[in-house]
Order: sequence, then structure tokens, then C-alpha cells
Amino acid sequence: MAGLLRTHYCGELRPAHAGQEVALAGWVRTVRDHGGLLFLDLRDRSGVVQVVFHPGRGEEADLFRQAQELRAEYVVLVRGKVSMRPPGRANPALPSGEVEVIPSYLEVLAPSLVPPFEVDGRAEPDESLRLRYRYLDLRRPVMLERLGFRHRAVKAVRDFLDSRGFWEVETPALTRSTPEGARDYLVPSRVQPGHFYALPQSPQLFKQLLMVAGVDRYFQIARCFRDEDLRADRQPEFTQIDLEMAFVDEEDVLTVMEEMLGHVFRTCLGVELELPFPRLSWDEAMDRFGTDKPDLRLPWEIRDLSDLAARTEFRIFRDALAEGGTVRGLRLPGIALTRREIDALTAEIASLGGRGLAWLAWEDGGQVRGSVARFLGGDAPAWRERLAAGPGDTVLISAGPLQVVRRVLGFLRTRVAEEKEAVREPGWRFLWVVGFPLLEWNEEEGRWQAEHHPFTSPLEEHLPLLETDPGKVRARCYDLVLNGEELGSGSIRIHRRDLQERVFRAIGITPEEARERFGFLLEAFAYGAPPHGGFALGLDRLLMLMVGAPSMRDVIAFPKTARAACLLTGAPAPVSPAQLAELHLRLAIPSTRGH
RNA sequence: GGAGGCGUGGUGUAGCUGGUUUAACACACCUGCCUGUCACGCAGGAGAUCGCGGGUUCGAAUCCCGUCGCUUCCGCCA
Repeated sequence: MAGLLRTHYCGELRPAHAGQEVALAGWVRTVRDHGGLLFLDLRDRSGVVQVVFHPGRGEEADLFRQAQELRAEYVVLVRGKVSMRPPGRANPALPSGEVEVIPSYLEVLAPSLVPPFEVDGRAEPDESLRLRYRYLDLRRPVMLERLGFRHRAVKAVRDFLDSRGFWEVETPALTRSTPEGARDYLVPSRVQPGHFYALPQSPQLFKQLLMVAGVDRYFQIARCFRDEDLRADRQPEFTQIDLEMAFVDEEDVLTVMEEMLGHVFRTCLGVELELPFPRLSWDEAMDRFGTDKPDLRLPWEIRDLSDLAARTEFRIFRDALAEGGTVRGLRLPGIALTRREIDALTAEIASLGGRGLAWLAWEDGGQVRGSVARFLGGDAPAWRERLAAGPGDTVLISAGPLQVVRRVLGFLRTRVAEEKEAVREPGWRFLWVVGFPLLEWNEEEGRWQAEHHPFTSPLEEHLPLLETDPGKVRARCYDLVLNGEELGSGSIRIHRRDLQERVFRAIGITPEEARERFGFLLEAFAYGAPPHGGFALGLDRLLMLMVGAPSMRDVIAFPKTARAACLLTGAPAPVSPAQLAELHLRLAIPSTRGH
């Protein structure tokens, strides 16, 4: 269609173009037919410009009659002259609003059915309709703008990493099923009956192999697949900014990530991020905020009240402490809760293991009230001081095992803020959370497992604990959090075969299993692996936050629904018996429908 | 796997404590009129048996059960 000779985008016309002959192509946004005068709003991805048709005589009259046939979303070609609008007729709401186009030629390149929803309408159609007609949904200026933003952000990432000596390397999409982690998407092999590929959950192992290969600095805008249930911020396929560096320690990786994000925010949003990002140890994050991804825009913090609680006669507190637990409180500054609200919250925390919720509140006069107020006795001022509580504040108190108390108060922190629409401080509050436990106890399977992944290096000084007290070992890993959303994680990897085998042993992977599952990696490490570390950042999540979209689906061109379906193509869908046979597959679907 | 929300002309909503509607409103659509609009305006028109199935009832968009779809959260997501 190069012969169309489009000369300009609609949205870029300005007074400077006045007098020029232009050729525009785009979609009809609206036609305002005044009978003796007709306005056409022509739209392309750059925006809108107004084209004015006069009835006149001869050719002009033909053009006018043609224009009267135009309908929304017709694709048209317009040639004409850019002209200043008459005095007082400019539209300040439109970037091109000072000019208009006087046409000399009009051609319908393609008509359109009446669209199933108004592309430029005020109302946002139901999301399933948007997804079914995604190409029309994406035609909406907000959505096109988001796609453009995504392009610019990815370009900024590439430019930055290139400038720092990173090479972009592609890794396989058809790979081996990984033993731990999320459920894999499997692809059956036709050539090898009964064997399967898995789509990668991340390029983790390959990037480590690239380090062994001497690539030194690798990155990839990598598609990752995880067959788990979806959320507003979780899709079965998503994109990571994946990178790995050889001969580095934590500081190198964190600095590169900070500078990369600084570059992206500067180029895409014109925002200057404050570097470096603050860091919090995992233990401190859990103690102060009850979560490993605290939203720092919310200043509320958790306080340990165990010593004070020990002096009360309150059974629940004393029992919790006697069993080795803790008593902690969360102050809600200036927030009053009704009994009913507290009951509702108590019910909600039951699923987190919280058996009850105590509370205190301070009156204007300074007197304390609440479910445990009568147990404070002479210690009331000490409680108040510890919590820094003042009139109008409510404090929620949880007692029990440390893990449960953290989880409960961490949950309440965001839950109440949401409910009460507590004001969050504005801004981009990045945070590094470092020093996660290397291992976590899997209650169900009765064994230790990797908290991050099994290739994460333990802290050197914790190595002796690996066999004696695995839960105490901290890892050389780091999570990046933005406004309470986990953006990604990374670590310094194990590069010595002996240590890798010790970690495998700690998580109950026998040498035989290790060889079976990761033999290729262990073997590679036997041939001179450099110390290395890296990071993987969730691109979709980052973009969602940057553009202020409520869901990751809004920054992905063709996303899946909560049931992992594509409403546009109808995927997933059945395949023919012939296809199954070719793949040596037979279906075993239990007949659940009893009619 | 569990819990909640939503489903009404093409679109977005109202109606939903059962019977005063012939299911309403806005936008879109169709016809006509209109020379400066830009969410153009005016007049007229067409269009929904209320996701689907079953039940309760004299009577169901409205109540109940099931089911499907979308969605939010928990579990899950090394």
C-alpha cells in the first residue's frame, strides 16, 4: 500500500502545516453532518484531525455526497490542504485543534460493520467483549497509547543494557521440564513417543550456562510460562527482563537494575528516581510490615508487644508467649473501627491462621478502651508509648506463632488501608528486600525446599548451618518491590559444584536425582563456572504500574482470561484425533457430566 | 480446589424487598431536517421473552437450585 502516499499522521498536524497539501489515512471516528456542512474526524494511532466538507458544486459536491456515506470505523484516504480554522473555531481539547483539512480527494479503502462497541465511546465495554474483539479494543486511544508505551519502555531497556555491555541472547522455548517451581506447560514430542518438552518458566538454567560459556553479560526480553491460576497481575505467559552477569556480587547487580530503572523512568515518564533504592533485610521487612513486599507508601508499622503482654493477666497473650509465640500490634493512625468492622476482620484472618484479634483505642482525653484495655492496668502508658498511639488511633493486636502474627498483621495493614481508603504517600517507592531465608519448610511434603530457587547461593558465613539448622541460613538473593508489588527477584548463584550438591542434599534431592534433573548444569559447573548473579524483572507488572492500569491484561496485546483462555482465537481448543495419534496421545477425561 | 461480585436491546446502565411499564434511560444504529460542529443539534423509527437449564408461585428479569461466561481474592505461583 506504499502507493497510497500518506504524508502525515492525523494527530501531528499543527498550524505550521497550514497551506501544505497532505495525504492522510485512518479510521472514521465520527461524522458530524450539518446538512450544508460536514465534519469528519479522522483517527490514526497518533490522534485525530478534523476534515471539513462543503457541498459546493461539481467535484466539491461529489466529495460531499461521498462523505455523507461514511460511517464509524471506515478506513479512508484523504488528500487535501491543511488550513487554519476560522477565528474562534479552534478546539483547544484537540492537539490538532487549531487546524483542519480541506479535502480534494476521498477514498474508502475499506468499509466496516457497525462495531460491537463504540471504539471511541465513553463507556468501557465488558472485558470479555473487549477480549473477543481485541483488535477493536486496541484501536481505542488508551490502549494504543499503552502499546506505544510498552514499545518505548522495552526500547529503553535494550538501549540501556546495550550501553552497559549486555548481549541479548535467545534461549529455547522448547526445553526440559523443571522439577521444582510452578506447574509446567508441556509439549508432547512427535519424534520421541512419550517424551515431552516444557515451555520455560524462566530462562534460569540457560542464562547460567551462558555465564559458563563466557558471555559475561546476558539479557533477554524473555517470555515465561507458568501453568498456575491467574490473577490481575498474573498471566500464564508473561515477559521478564532477564539478565545475568559474571564476576559480580550483589552490589553490581543491584546497581545495574537501579540504573536501568532510572533510565526507563526518565525516558518514558520523565521521572527522576531517587537512587539507590532503600534496602531492607527480609527479617526487618517481616517484623515491621508483616510481608516481604511492603508498600512503603503506607507508613503503618508493626510493634512487638511481647514483653508488655507478658505482664498482663490476659490468657490468650500469656498462652501464646508460653508456647514460644509473640504478641504484636499494628497502629492505625487516625482510624476508628466499629465492633462490626473488627469482627469482620477477625473472620477474614481466620484463613491466615489468626484465631482472634485484640484491639485498643485511645479517647480524646487519653483514656484507653478496647477488648484488652482492662488488662493493661498500670502499664497503659507504657503500651501507649510503645505504640506511639494518640487520640483517634486504633491498634490491632495479634498473638500466636511468629509466622502467623506477621502474616495476620501484614494482611490487616493493607486490608484496612484499602477499606478505609487511607492516604498513601504519592510516588514510586522502590525497595530492595535482601537476605531471604535460603530454604523454607514445606509442611505438606515434610521437607526443606528452596525459597527462591535451588541455584541461589547461601551467605558464606551461614554455610555451616546448612546441615545443622537449615532454616537459619540466609540467601544471597534480593527481591525488588515497587509500591507493594513484587517486581522481580534475583540472586548470586552457586558456581561451585560441591556447594551446589550440598544445597541439593539439604532440600532432599539425592545425587542421583540431581544428576537426572540438572546433570547438564552440574557438569557445566565442573568445567570452570565464573561467579555470577542476575535478576529477572516482571516487565508486564512494571508497565502496569507505570501506566496506572488496574490489570496486567491492559499492557499485554492479547492476554488470557482468568480461565487461561484467549477469547479472540478460542484457545485452548480440542484437536483432531489424527493430531493426537501423531503425538502418541490418548485422552483420559473423566466424564463428569452425568446426563 | 475454595470464597465473593457481575451477567437485562449493539454498548453502558436502571429495574431485581415477585404483580403500575407495553422492561426504562443514555450512547450507538436507521430515516428526514440542519452552513462551523467537535460527546453537534432537532424530529421520527427499529431493536431485548432479562446468559442458559430447572424449580417455587395464580404470577419470576426479580426468589431458590444447577450450569456457563467474565472478574476479584485465598490456596497455588522454585
